[in-house]
This record gives sequence, structure tokens and C-alpha cells, in this order.
Amino acid sequence: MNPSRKAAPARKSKSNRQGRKPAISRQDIVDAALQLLGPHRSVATLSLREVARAAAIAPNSFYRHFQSIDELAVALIEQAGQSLRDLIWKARSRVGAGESVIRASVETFLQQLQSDKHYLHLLLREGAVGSAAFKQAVERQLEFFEKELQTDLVRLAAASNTPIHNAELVSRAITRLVFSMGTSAMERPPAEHPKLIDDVTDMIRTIMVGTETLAMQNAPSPR
Amino acid sequence: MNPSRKAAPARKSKSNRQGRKPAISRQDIVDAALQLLGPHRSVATLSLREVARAAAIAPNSFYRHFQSIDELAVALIEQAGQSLRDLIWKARSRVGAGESVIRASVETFLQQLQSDKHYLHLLLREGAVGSAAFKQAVERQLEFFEKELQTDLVRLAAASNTPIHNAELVSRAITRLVFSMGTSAMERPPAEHPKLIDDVTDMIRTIMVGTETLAMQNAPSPR
DNA sequence: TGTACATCAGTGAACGCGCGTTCACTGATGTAC
DNA sequence: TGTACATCAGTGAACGCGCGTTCACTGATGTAC
Repeated sequence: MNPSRKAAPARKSKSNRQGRKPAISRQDIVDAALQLLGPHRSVATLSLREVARAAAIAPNSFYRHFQSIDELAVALIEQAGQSLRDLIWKARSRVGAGESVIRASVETFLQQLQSDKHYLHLLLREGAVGSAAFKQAVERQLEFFEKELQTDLVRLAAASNTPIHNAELVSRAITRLVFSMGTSAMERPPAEHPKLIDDVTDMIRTIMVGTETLAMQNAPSPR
Repeated sequence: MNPSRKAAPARKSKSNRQGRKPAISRQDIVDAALQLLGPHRSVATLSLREVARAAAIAPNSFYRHFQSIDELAVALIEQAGQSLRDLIWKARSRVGAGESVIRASVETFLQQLQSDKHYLHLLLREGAVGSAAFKQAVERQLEFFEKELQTDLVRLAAASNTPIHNAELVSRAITRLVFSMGTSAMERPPAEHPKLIDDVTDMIRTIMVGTETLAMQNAPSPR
């Protein structure tokens, strides 16, 4: 009836979308969900109504921001993974000469367990339950870690002139190991963490020594 | 009022308990729960009513056998762990001369993923969610595996005269690694399993080479 | 600047559902004599 | 062997609850002119 209404298909003058701004953002809801998730609470147990309550919105308002609880869960995982990778990256770049990169990374990783942020718990806990989309999101984050670690390993190997055998497998093994040990650490008192850091560091060193030995056996460079 | 009733405190003539036998056993309920749990279903999502339905009993009858769903979950985990350890033990003892114990164990482990029994999925998936009692049950099963593997490693090292550095840590690392990789394998098509077996075997071999190298460095026996 | 109007984020009420748990019961099984 | 009785595994009905989802709405924000 009103042609002017239909005749303006892609106006977008100042805001990229017509209409008012939301009073609450996706991120507000993500934050509310994070508050609910302590070290002993799994994403899978979050209900839509509970999250809405924590975000101080009506239950049905949730749908204005996410299609489903599942979509929120994926957002949580991605944010957790990104945040943790940033952290480890910073820790590594802070390592001075003579310090152990392995130990610094492991320490940073486990220190996060005791922090207020629940990101790490999230990643450690959620890998094997939940919807397909959800598990894939966790798996993707693990692969990011593996890739970054692999890059690091290759770089380190080149720098220190120690060879490396199958860097891809080694970085995968280390990543899995650290995450698995982290999951166990979550259940134990902080007093045991130093021992755990030593253990994990020792495990990783064993793998590193193994990969060097294998690499030298396969290509015993005389040089 | 009726003294004869109270005067027979510990009669136990033929049955160890007075009264009739149950028409259904704990094990029947455990089996019903196992049927419900496919490779993509977590114990935490089982409801009492659903299990009762699968076991063909009234919801409230469940309480005659278990105090709660949690108690059932722990029973499931323990049964799964025991069953899997039996299996690996048999596989190892079947290994002939010249065959690799590592590879045989890994193959058995991953073969179980494709079998009808859902035991392995259960153990792989449930470690990090659920109640405290539940997580402890899973952790306990992991430790059983670690201990048995450690015994094996020490025995093998003595037999083949190759030293081993920190057998406890090595067996823990290997156990964690295999379980973690198994969890990933669960999500992937069976066609990728052979590659996964190769990968895991390679990872373990790297660790074994590392531990030998370290042991020889620490105690470079001239003999 | 002022006015009329379109947009749409957030809402209150309501729905049907499956849940865990309780209650008083029933009736087959096993026991006492 | 027969009878009376105790046991208790399993039951049907009912409860209150929190859940996800829907509907038609309202009213502040932003836009057109």
C-alpha cells in the first residue's frame, strides 16, 4: 500500500541496520553465562531460562540474540579458546634467554586454573559432551593450539639446531597431554599444582628428547 | 507387639536376606542404561524415568536398586573400566614374539570404538563432567590403567634390557594420550582409524625412545 | 526544528512436557510351624 | 503336606517444578520529510 516503504530496499544511512540498538548485547549474555559456569559446572547444564535470569532479561528475549543455547555454547568455546591462546602466546614471548619455553607455557596454562576466569575450565571440560556443533567447536580450538605449537617447535628446532621428528604428531601429542593433565589438575587442590607442573614438564621433555633422538637416527647428519 | 517378629534378628536360613527375590536386578538396569548410551550420548543426560522405561519398570521402582541416578552412573563407569582392562590384558598376552606390544594394545583399544559395546565411549567421554563421585570414579579407572601399564613397562624394560626413565610419569603420559586420542577418534569415521592407530603408535614410540635416551644419559652404564 | 511513522528489542502470560520424588497399595514369594 | 503369615519388589496416581517455546503486545529509538 505504502510504496515509499517498499521502495527503500537498502537504505542504510547511519546505522547499518534500520531500527533501534539493542539494550543488551550478545556479549552481555555470554558474560552472564560465564558467571554461571564455575570450575565444576558444565555448559551442557545451562538452561536458557537460567542464562536469561543471569542476564536480567526475559526468557524469550534470549532468542533475539541466539538461535539456541547451542549457539551460545559455541560462542563461549570460541571466546575461551581465543583468550587462552592469546595468553600462552604472551607468556612465550616474555620468556628470556636461558628460561625454558616449555616450562613457561605449562606454568601459564596451569596458573589459569586458579584465576577467576573460567575460560580454561570450559575448554578442558567440554570436549566430549554436547551437540555435534559444540564438540566440533572444541576440537577446532584444540587444533589451533596444535598448529601454533607446531610452528613454535619448528622455529625452535631451527634456532637451536636440534632436529625434530614429525613435528605435527609431536605437537598434537603435547597438546593432548597438557589438556588431559589440566583436566585432572582441575579436580585437585592448588597445593598439588607445582608437582603437576613438574610432571607435565617432564613428560614434554621426554617427548622432545624422543623426537630428537628419532630425528638423528633417521638422518644422522655427519655435519 | 509380636515378639517372634523382633526376636529373629539374623536368621538367614537359605537366602541371606529374608523376603522374596527381586524380579529385576541391578545388572538389568545397568544393561538397560547401556543400551541407551550410544557413542554420542552422555551418562549425564540419562534421566531416571528414561532408564526405568528402558528397563521396563515403573519410575519409582528404580529406587529399590539404586539410591540415585548418580549411583547408577558410578556402577556404569566401574563396569566399563573393568571390562576394558580385561580386554587390553588379553590382547597383550596374545602378542607373539616379534609383534609390537604397543601397537597391539593401541589397536585393541581403538577396535573397541567400533564394537557394539559402549564401554569405551563411556570412559572416554565422561571424565570431566558430572558429580564429584562420578568424576572420581572415572579418575580411578584411569589410574588402574596407568598402574597396569607401569607394571608392564617395567617388566618389558627388564626383559629387553632397555632402561626406563621415570616409569610412573611415562605410563601416565601414555594413558592420557591414548584416551585423549581415542576421544577424538570417536568423532571421526572408521576409515580414519588406521591412520590414527599409526599416529598414536608413533607418539608412544617417541615417548619410549625419549625415556630410554634420558635413562641412558642419567645413568650411562659402561657395562 | 517538528511531526508522523516504521522498526524491532524486550515483555508478560500462557502452553504442554518430562522430570524427580512421595504415597499408600498389592500380591507373589518365601518362612514358620 | 498344609496353612497362616511376614516380607518387600514393583505399582499407579499424584505432586509441584523448571523447562523451551509461542503469541500478541508495547514503547523507546531512529528515520523521512
